Amino acid sequence: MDSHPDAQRDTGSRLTPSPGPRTDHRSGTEGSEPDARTRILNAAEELFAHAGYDATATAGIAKAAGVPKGLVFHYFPRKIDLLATLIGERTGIEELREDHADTQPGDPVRMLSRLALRVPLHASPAMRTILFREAGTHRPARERLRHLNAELNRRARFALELALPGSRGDHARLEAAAATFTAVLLYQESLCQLTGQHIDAELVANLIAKALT
Amino acid sequence: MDSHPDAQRDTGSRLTPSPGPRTDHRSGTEGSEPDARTRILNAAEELFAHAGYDATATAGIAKAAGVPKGLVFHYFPRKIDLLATLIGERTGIEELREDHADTQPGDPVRMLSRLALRVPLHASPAMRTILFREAGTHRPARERLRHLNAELNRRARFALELALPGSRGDHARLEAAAATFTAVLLYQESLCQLTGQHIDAELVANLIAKALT
Amino acid sequence: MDSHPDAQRDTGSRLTPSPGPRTDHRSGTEGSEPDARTRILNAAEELFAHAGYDATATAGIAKAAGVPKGLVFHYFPRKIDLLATLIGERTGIEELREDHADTQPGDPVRMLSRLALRVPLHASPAMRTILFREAGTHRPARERLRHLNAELNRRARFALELALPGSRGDHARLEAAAATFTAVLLYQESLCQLTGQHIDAELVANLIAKALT
Amino acid sequence: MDSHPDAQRDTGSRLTPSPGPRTDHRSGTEGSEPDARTRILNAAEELFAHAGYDATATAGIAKAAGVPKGLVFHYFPRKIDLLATLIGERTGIEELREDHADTQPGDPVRMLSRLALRVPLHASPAMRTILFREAGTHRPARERLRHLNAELNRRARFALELALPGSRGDHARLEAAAATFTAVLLYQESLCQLTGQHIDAELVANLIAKALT
DNA sequence: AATGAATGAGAATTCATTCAT
DNA sequence: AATGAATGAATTCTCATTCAT
Repeated sequence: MDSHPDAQRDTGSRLTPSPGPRTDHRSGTEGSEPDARTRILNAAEELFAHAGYDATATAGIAKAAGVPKGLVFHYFPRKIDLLATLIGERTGIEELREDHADTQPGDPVRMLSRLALRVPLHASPAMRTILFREAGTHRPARERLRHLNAELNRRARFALELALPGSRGDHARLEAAAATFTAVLLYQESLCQLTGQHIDAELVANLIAKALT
Repeated sequence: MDSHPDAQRDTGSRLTPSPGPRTDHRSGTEGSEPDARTRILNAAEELFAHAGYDATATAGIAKAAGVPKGLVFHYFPRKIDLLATLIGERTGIEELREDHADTQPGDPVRMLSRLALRVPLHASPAMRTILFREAGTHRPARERLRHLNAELNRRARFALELALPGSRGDHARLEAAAATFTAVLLYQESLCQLTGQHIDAELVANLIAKALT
Repeated sequence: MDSHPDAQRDTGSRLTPSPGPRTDHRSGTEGSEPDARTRILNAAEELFAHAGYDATATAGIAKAAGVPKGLVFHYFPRKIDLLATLIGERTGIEELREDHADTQPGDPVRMLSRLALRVPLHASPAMRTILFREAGTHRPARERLRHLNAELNRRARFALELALPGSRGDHARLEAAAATFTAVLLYQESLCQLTGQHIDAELVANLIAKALT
Repeated sequence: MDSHPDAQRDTGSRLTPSPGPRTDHRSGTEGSEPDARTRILNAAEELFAHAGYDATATAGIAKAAGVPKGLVFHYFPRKIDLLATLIGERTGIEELREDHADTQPGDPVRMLSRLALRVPLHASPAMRTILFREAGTHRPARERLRHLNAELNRRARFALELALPGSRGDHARLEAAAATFTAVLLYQESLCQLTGQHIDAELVANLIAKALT
């Protein structure tokens, strides 16, 4: 009836990983050419990451994707839908599961390290760049980032709380420690990209754990 | 043939605080209307911060500044000059002076705290937003940010080194600690703006000092 | 090579009522859903009447009709065919029959009144709106309107001539009277729609008859 | 401060003749080339009249006016502003003055004739075409037309009332007579254009007056 | 017959920038 | 220095139409 495949004009917040159809971004099954829609998203991802959303022309996206200009509109009636779709489909945030079977009470370092190694954000470096850059001006990006921050923070706090049951030190310190670790995880990449400054999350985990013990 | 007031076509990097003529941004000395050039910069600052450089039209800046469109180009022949000038004039970075008269060996917490209280970046919140957002795509912003990061890092490391002369723990840990504190200082504001997450730098200073002792 | 159902590429003038297949517009015989072609025409009729032919997108018609976009082109290869078909099928003009059995010599008022009550145009209000609006720019509509005007005029003149055999007054006056009555009948609806002005055709019939007697 | 010369985004209803600056449409004083804005309006008037508002491209207007495309936007930020401005500036409706010095009680024919000769609409044939065509879909045109109809009607009624003080016949008949005459005046031109049918307003005035006496 | 992806010409609008005054 | 008309390239978006399935 209505033809627009995507066009979920609700640019709003669809922040759950959206277990929808196309989880296999970047391709049609294996090595073959991905379909047009995927190619468009791939191109948009790359160009947005490189020059920013506003400085990227849809014509450029079409060209990079190897499709006619009109097809971009066919799938994404408004340019902003491209951004919204990228964020909706390519920045999956892994929620904290309730079964903490792998909990290691007393070993905060290991828990933080594990968090550092597996930041619960399923997104390419390009998507991360986009997420951070556009968060300042685009609602969907901001909400996604907010969500991610909350999740990271919850996990860091959880790790520290479990690890330090005695609540040594007041609550505020634990909060600050969790927030710090979260910030490091969040901005590590961005910082490195922008300033060349590298941070070893492993070591930071160590420091923070030590500070609280 | 050309004698534009600004027009330092060298969009390049003029990263020193440039204690030149107009240090009194928002000028006009007291409460009166600032001059046209200043009003234009003020407007640009606000609009760039709000919507980003690319999404801001020069016509919009002129309107917000209450000046005719042509005047913007009179002062800033190219749009990018606006950004360059803002960064050049309104993101002064205070270099580390060599006289460490106020050094307090043995009291890292206090030194870090002081750093946190007086981040050596003389810039309005709007300018910081601009600096971070445009760093990804605009050279001058990136270099400025890089410089700021370096300065913060140097100070943090300096504080920690002075404070912990015995070099307790290896160099890498100290590096990580300094980088972490730097990151917190750098992104604190941005983080709060984007996610609402607040970090208490005092407490972080405390934690980090404790971790290293 | 081609066998489109309609596609009478002769956008030209098929101005006879075309007692062809589908006289039962809005068909489906009774209350059930009309077939796709009819739904498309219904949608086109409504949208053309509301926003005008040029401002109506075929995609919008498809959507309003609840059919896929491609189907519209299946039935009506070119957009203009929609308009031509509507005019051809939905603006039947009832020709003056030659048997004037119901003639009432001497009673012009009654004859004009009857004409007013049964304007020989079988068309919905929407179709009339379309007919008038597009007559200015689309040949088929113009010819249809011209035809309708001619028919109305012929009837009015006929009524007045029959009624006033003595040709009281010159021919020009009778012409003017007929034309006036025709104009009132033609534009009555349009006038009301555009300006809210209502005209009572009965009374006009009366006036005109009186003026000529 | 704001640059757009026109741009009275209030597409709304500015239905008074707007005794503003440019009453001398079509030119800069005498025979010389009119200024750009006027040329654009002239071109728009002609093209809108010929093909309709929707079917006319702004690029075509620019070309016909001999100005670059961008200049059209400079004066009329949105295409609809062209239509609104044309209607606002080029369809002056002459209000009925209160001094009826020239009143001729007892001579309805002459008063109606005079009305026919000097329809109180200062508009070119092209503007009239536009006014009627777009009234169905564009508010400003509709309101203008409504206004014109009201004015014409008021005058016709006034003429008939003054002329026939005895109120011979009931009020409804007089209403119908006025409305009929109004309709003839209004649509005369349109009718002729669309169907070739010509109406002699003089004769109609005669008929109507006679009918009421 | 039915469907919706694909296509590309062109529409309106945007906007940085130039320039005469 | 100040102004706003002028310019035209580029951008987003629209849409009729085609076509493979």
